[in-house]
Amino acid sequence: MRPAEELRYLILAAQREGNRLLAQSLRPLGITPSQAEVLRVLRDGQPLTLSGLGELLVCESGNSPSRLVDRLASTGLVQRQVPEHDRRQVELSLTEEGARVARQVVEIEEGLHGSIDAALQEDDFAQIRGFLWAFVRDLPAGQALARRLGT
Amino acid sequence: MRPAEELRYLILAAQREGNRLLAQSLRPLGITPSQAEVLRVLRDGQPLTLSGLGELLVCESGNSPSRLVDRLASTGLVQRQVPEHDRRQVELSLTEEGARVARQVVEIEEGLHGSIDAALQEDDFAQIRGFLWAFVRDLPAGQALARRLGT
DNA sequence: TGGGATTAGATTACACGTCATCCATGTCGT
DNA sequence: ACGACATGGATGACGTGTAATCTAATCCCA
Repeated sequence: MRPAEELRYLILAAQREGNRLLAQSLRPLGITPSQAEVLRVLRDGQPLTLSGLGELLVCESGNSPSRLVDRLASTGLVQRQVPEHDRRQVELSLTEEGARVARQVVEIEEGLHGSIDAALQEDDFAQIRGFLWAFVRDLPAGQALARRLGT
Repeated sequence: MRPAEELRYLILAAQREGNRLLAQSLRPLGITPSQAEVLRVLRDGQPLTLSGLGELLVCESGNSPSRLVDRLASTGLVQRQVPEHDRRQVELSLTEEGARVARQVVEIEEGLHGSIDAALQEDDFAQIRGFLWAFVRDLPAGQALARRLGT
């Protein structure tokens, strides 16, 4: 199998398994990894409009994350508010409960990242990072991530 | 953002965008990336039972890919046959049309891999590969990939 | 000021991915 | 031979991911 193909499947496998692990850790909170990303983004950038949020999400890149937010709103973690000045928009913010859950998300991710960091050599990181950024830089999901880092 | 977190999102972004690109290239064939993986696996290992197939798939790791195969069967790319000796099993094989599409899949992937390979330094690959394998080796998706390589 | 773009979201449709559960079929021990 | 157990798949439920279409609110400019 040529390198590119092996890499493609390795990235697929890593993403799937990472997501599965995170999903398990998050299950006690009753939220999914995607929902956790929303809480995290909202936590350090409140308030955001729906499309503003969309521009910062790596998951659900591109389209407006209405549905994702729907569920968070229906479980009372996120509030929507239509601003006076433009009734097309929706302003999103965490509820008190949402903020509480977001803090727990941070803790859980802390744990996960700790174990990844441990397995990660210093110079491995530089190269992996370089390669992945080169691939992703000009694509929506990469730009979302770049915006997150830039803030 | 700590390295582990950046890496996590980079892998997510790379997987998403890679999948999106592949999906676009495959659209003319009327199949999705997951379906393409099934055709590929079947192509070099016919016939396979459903669970045998499942053990070789990186996508859909773990559970039996009944539904994935359902769609391929309903579009006439894959045949199911219940063997005499054990009527619980289902033996899968490509139809003629399926084999034809599988060949086209190989060509399309060829193109994609070419452009990835071009962007990939020799020693980058070794390190990225090492890191991802370390993460994935003991998890279902990684083992599926290992089985694919081993054959 | 009126009317055609543009914009922000919502909605629909389809295919995954995941987990849990169910059912038919085989297997095996006694 | 029979009954517990194991195995191979199918199915249901839920939440994404993606693209396409729809609607209402706002902009803009002639």
